[in-house]
Amino acid sequence: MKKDSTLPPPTLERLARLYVLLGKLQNLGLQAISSKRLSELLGVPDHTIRKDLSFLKEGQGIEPFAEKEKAGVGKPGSGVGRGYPLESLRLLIGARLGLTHPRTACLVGLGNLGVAILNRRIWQEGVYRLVAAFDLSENRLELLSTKIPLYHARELERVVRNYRIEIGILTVPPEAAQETADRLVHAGIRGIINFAPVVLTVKSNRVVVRNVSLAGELNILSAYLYQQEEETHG
Amino acid sequence: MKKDSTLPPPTLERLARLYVLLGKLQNLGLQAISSKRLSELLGVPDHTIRKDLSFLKEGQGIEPFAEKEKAGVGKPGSGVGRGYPLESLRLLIGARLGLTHPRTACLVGLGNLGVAILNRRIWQEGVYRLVAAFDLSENRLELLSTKIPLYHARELERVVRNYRIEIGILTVPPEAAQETADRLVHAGIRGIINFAPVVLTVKSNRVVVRNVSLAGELNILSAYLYQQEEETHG
DNA sequence: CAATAATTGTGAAAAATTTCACAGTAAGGA
DNA sequence: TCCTTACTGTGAAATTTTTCACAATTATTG
Ligand SMILES: NC(=O)c1ccc[n+]([C@@H]2O[C@H](COP(=O)([O-])OP(=O)(O)OC[C@H]3O[C@@H](n4cnc5c(N)ncnc54)[C@H](O)[C@@H]3O)[C@@H](O)[C@H]2O)c1
Ligand SMILES: NC(=O)c1ccc[n+]([C@@H]2O[C@H](COP(=O)([O-])OP(=O)(O)OC[C@H]3O[C@@H](n4cnc5c(N)ncnc54)[C@H](O)[C@@H]3O)[C@@H](O)[C@H]2O)c1
Repeated sequence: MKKDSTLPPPTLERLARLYVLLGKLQNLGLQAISSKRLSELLGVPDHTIRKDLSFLKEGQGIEPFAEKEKAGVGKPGSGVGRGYPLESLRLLIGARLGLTHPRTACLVGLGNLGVAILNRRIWQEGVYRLVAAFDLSENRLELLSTKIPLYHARELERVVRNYRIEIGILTVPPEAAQETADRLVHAGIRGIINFAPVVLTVKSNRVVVRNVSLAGELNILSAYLYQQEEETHG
Repeated sequence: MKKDSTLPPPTLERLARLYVLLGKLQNLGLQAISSKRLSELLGVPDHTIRKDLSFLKEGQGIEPFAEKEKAGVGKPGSGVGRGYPLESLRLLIGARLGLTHPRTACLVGLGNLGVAILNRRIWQEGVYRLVAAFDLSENRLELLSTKIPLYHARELERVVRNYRIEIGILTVPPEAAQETADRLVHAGIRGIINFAPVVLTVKSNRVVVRNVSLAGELNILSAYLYQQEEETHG
């Protein structure tokens, strides 16, 4: 009963980002692209990209479809139109990562960061549906003009349950982050993207948490810079 | 001439985040903590944490200090005060990652997101010095009240060079991101944290780029949720 | 003071991931 | 038609990273 549908985490994360890139390249009018070019754009070696892409083939059909197994994802050979066809590659990745049916999301905390996220174009693209945004301040709620439905934070549980919201984006002050996360989890959220500089404790191992930490990024960046410095000066 | 100062990237990134967590625990008044507890807080297995921490010992002193090599980073045994002493552990990690001397940073783009970052408490803590923030809009610059020095974007190169700014945080609209990155690199920046939904092309392999991508995070989260769903339903 | 309990540190084994190297493929000339 | 060129796809090797298992350590309890 071994589920072979799970991708290696590094592959999953690279594909998720590749998916974003492919969308942008399509908007540029491109038709196909080589692993070499993707490698330059993504900063990932080309053979790693090809290997990642090789995971897409596995569960493509239903089962032992037998005949003409050969069809790869990309087109070998030189000249135009060779490489990976943008559209079908994007479709395949989307299917493999479950990015085909839209997910519902909500945003909690409409301060500067929250509003920045509210304004993102991504909500107009149809893949992610921002169906609610919450804040504690009535004032704030009245001032904002947006098509996204706004609610007072006291409505959180009710709205999350009602709309079966899957993903919560947390942009509240650090003091309020843990409590808000608890409420989201309690209301049945399935994933949280946490922007607050706090280490969330989420008991349920069903809930996926991703942290976006400026301090973390700064430290990682600094550490890489430091290693560079060490190499150079000795 | 093998440089053994480079940490495995996963270890480096975990230590960088652990460093942030340790600061918070210290503020809570804690003195020491076990790898087991850290494991719960960080979502990383305890043996991985111990292994990561074991890298700290290597270059601790100057060189072959010989005598009493034994001293580990943490204190074994049960009872209070056992585990890793917060303060010294944090110091050690800081030293190993080069987080001891302050780094200079600048922020480009003072829209909603930029202002959110401008307001972060991290700039008051002394480890990172936000020495300049830029925007194109004179109006915007006049309206903002902050202790951080604000400049018009045309001053970018001059200011970055003058203050030898090491890290640039990019919060401009997507259309302006590549150009701004080019200017930062040209002015001698060493690292970029890019918040714009754009794939930056940076020729110099000296410059470290970290992308913070909401779309990427959403896709990764969705893909994990999808894998969960597959497991469950079969 | 001896036994207990909780904890670190680490070499070695296992597992995961990346890299390699090259056979196979097809477009676009020559 | 036959090279040449620029690709993909992949099994196997190499490398990296994680996991394991347990000896060593020490506060605390009985
Ligand atoms: N990770 C990053 O890159 C990053 C960048 C900037 C800011 N941040 C963090 O994001 C958070 C928001 O930053 P900001 O500048 O927008 O802050 P802000 O103070 O401007 O906004 C916070 C908003 O949350 C609302 N709020 C407070 N408690 C609430 C609750 N319990 N429920 C719902 N809403 C509540 C407030 O009314 C306010 O509108 C902070 O925690 C900040 O540290 C993270
Ligand atoms: N990664 C994330 O999590 C995340 C979240 C929210 C927003 N974003 C992105 O961050 C960026 C900023 O978002 P925002 O809501 O603050 O946008 P915004 O439009 O409110 O602000 C952009 C600011 O940049 C300034 N600007 C424009 N061109 C510039 C230039 N060449 N040099 C200097 N300044 C310039 C504008 O005057 C404006 O003040 C956008 O690209 C947005 O997509 C990312």
